[in-house]
Amino acid sequence: MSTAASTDTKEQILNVAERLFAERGFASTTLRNVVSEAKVNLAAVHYHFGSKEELFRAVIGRIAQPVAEQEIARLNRLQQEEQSPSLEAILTAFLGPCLEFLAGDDSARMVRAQFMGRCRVEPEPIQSIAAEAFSAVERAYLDALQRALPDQSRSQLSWKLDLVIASLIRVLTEAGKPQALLQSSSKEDIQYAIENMVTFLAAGIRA
Amino acid sequence: MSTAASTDTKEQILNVAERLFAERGFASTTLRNVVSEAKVNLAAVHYHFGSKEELFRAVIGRIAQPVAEQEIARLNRLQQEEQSPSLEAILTAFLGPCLEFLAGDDSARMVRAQFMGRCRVEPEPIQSIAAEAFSAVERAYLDALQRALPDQSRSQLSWKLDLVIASLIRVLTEAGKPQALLQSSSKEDIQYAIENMVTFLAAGIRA
DNA sequence: ACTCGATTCAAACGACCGTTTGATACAATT
DNA sequence: AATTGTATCAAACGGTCGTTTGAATCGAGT
Repeated sequence: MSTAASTDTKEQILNVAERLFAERGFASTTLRNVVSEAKVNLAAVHYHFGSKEELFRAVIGRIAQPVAEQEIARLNRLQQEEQSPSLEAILTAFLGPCLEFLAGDDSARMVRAQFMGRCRVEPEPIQSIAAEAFSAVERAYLDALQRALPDQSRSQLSWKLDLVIASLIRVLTEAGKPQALLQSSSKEDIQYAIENMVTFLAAGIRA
Repeated sequence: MSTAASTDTKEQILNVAERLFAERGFASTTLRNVVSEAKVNLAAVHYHFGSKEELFRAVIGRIAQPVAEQEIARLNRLQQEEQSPSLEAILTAFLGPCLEFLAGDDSARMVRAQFMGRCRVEPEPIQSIAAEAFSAVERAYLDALQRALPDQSRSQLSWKLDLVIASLIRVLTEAGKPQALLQSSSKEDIQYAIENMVTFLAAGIRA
């Protein structure tokens, strides 16, 4: 087996699909669009992935898994270091991996940001597929918020975390557009966006 | 001309299309789905609206126009009443019409909320069609924010208003789901949601 | 009774969809 | 040299899409 050509084809499909899903959404992206831009045969998609939906699962899995793992790792590290981590530290641990994952300035990174935002607002069943990758993380952070702010009810913190996620989605989907908070995938821009979001959201959560 | 039957058909199509667009998005909603649930003939859509895209324009126009008008009216009234309206008053004027438009407890109202959220996150060209209806309003409110907070830069206020919109979209799309901020379209629930959002967002904007 | 415009209807149009097929090319193993 | 498993290819499958057509239906005005 000469996995060289095979992985080339697979990654070409994944890269193009990621971009087209981000731009047009799942339903409006056709496999013929993907294979045309990826310069591979139409049947290659089903050979390597099985179906259009499993292709989407592969695209999101490639991105979400390392992000989710790092979000959990950072939260655990935070809770080991100090008894009661600050709200700002929790928010930074939550937003950081998502945005720092984009670091690097090739144009593919902005596409990646838009894809991550897009897949959270897709109609069912796509949204549920994306939610699988993050639901455990969100529950862990909701627990952390509860410990950091014990005088707020859980239902309050629940919709507040929801607004945090909404802001993250918006920053990701709007990334790169004029006036957007996240202008490029340079380390400086990412750090600037994180700091501003944390300040904004921490104040809102405390209010 | 007996406009009775004709407007019945038109409104049936609009009502069903609004719900299906909200649930499945534009691309995944087929005209055959619409006419099947609306119990009208397939050709009626093109006879009354011309195309699928113009049907979407009609659905969004029916909702967005009165909301946008009232948002502008409230802002004008606010600026007449007092020299420098508070940040909270501006936010309430912005969020209020969108949410109070849902008042009433028939199930169609939750669908309406979800549609308004959905059409803001659709891929192009649908998103641009929806944006047309609101871009003027958003510019007016950005100006109002600038006057209320003259020590913040315009680009800062721009992305902060963007997070306000992101939160609104999220509250609308998640409306009715368990743990969501907006649980029903009763006046009490709507008022509760507005007050919480204003408190959260005002604190974030000031931070 | 007849006409005429507005509306509804069943049927079809061509295009495109996701998926499948079977042949083909190629490298590694026997 | 023959075989085997992996990967690619052109072509086609049945189905569904948005849109169009032309005939049928209906109510109002003459």
